[in-house]
Amino acid sequence: MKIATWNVNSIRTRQQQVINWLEHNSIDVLCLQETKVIDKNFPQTPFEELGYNLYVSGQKAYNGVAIFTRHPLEDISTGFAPIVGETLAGDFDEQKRVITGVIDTVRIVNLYVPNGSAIDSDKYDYKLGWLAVLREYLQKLLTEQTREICVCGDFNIALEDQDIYEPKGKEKHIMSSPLEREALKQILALGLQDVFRKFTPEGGHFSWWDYRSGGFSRNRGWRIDHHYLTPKLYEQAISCYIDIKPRKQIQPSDHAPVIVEF
DNA sequence: ATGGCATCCAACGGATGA
Repeated sequence: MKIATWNVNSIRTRQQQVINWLEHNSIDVLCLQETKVIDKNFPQTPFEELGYNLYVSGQKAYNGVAIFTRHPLEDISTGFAPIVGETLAGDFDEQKRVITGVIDTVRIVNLYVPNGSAIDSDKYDYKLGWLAVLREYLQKLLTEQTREICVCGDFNIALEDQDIYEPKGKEKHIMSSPLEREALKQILALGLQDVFRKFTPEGGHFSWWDYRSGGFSRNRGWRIDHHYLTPKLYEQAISCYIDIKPRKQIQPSDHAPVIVEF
């Protein structure tokens, strides 16, 4: 079984590329972020014709997440509120960034973590607040359920310096500032492991490259798209890799898909 | 580098991304 995560930066713009990629890769579960479309306008049919079940949670212009699965999902929910309650979720569910469902004995959690804009901005505070609620959300899922969990998506955080092409001076940069790294480490301390590092200990592997200034051709990248697994799933994983081929195409997403295989 | 490039809305410039 292969579970992929891919920030496509608009599913309507990237529709044909995602179709081509699915036709050439045997993906069982595809978690998408930044679909950027309301649910009724999501291009469902072409993906259903490929044999996928679609579960979407979108909004106009921004954010949006979706899960495609070969076998139907169960126990699906979107946003924080169904798991942590309305009080703790507050207004965070106005932005569509969370969708989850169960396949076989594995719960898939697909996340689009807020970008944060700049470390002295309101959006950065929003990112930290969102991560605090995410911790409660995952703690609930981990303690109330006995099944294994795969938490994947665009985290907009590079946890270690080796996840950045040039880490020097990045402590004041979003995606690598100490507060957001600490917030993510506290989430992983609940009992989740970065499966990419099971197979690839060295740095220099990235999942996002800036469109500007030739980021990709100069390999000025960041590894910010992740699969975090509970221990038994982590043990069962047989590979985890970043597929940079779609990033080389004309009019690509700025992110590459990341795949874990069991 | 308040830079670079891409996407969306419904403008033809502004917001957002990371």
